Amino acid sequence: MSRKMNKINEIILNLKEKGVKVTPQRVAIIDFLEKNKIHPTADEIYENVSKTFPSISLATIYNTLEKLEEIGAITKIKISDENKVNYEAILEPHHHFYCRKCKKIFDIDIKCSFSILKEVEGNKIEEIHGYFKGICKNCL
Amino acid sequence: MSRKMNKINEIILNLKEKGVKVTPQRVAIIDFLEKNKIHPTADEIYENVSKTFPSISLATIYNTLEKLEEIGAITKIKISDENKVNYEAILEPHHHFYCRKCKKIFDIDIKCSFSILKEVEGNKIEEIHGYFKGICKNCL
DNA sequence: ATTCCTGCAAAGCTTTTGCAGCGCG
DNA sequence: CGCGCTGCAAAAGCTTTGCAGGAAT
Repeated sequence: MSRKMNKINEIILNLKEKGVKVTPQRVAIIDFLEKNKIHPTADEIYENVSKTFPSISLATIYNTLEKLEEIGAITKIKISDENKVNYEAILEPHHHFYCRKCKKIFDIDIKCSFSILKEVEGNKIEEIHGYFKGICKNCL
Repeated sequence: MSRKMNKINEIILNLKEKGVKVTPQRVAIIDFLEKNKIHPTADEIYENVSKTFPSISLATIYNTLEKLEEIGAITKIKISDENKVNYEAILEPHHHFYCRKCKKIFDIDIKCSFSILKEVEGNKIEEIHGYFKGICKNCL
């Protein structure tokens, strides 16, 4: 069994533990997020999951994404120039690169010097978010 | 003449140079942003500038904010939990702290180890954005 | 005269909410 | 049976666009 399967099963187990029902639609959404690391928007998820679930509703997508975020299985990314929210299933802290030309989001594997901080100027830190904006290597 | 006045005049001069007309409404918006470092939303700017310009339209606020962003006088901040865009007139690179309780945004004066980077993993960096999320000292 | 700006209204988009029906335990 | 989920439709909320009138050069 691959690590990917383990990851998906982990999320499903987590859902069950939290008393959130595991429906086929939800599994399809989790599956899509895990297998396509493209930081999709709710609408992109909808378009794709619709292929296997033609009757699925956008409301169900949002509903599921909300549950998944609540249990900490996914993260919202708000860096797009267009007022859109992107989602990802990667939990390990990391940075992003946003290309203002192709509008794509890339994961950046770089060590942040702030990651050890627990507080800053008296404020309690729970999350650290960082991203670079510019032109990606494909667009250069 | 204070530094604040100089800053506002700088922006106005910049507008003129770029061929963007300097109207009383626009000056009022710039003035508000410069004198109230509260990272307001478009609507908050509207509410406040309305006090001096009762007839101003929200469309004019957005129009002006767009021009100001184009000439690089202001920056959009997209870190709010509520899908809102905040604005600030501070240009020097810095970080933010977002309190998930009071929803306020604070400026954080901290040195980022990435600020010297010009590229990362082959991608050309133009901007670096970082913020912390948690509970601010006032809410603790 | 031309060009740009204002302000009103309408439209656009993403996201949220309400609700009837369904399914699983 | 009860509870939660789905999906449709409508609503909500922020932002953008179209357009007529107006100001400035």
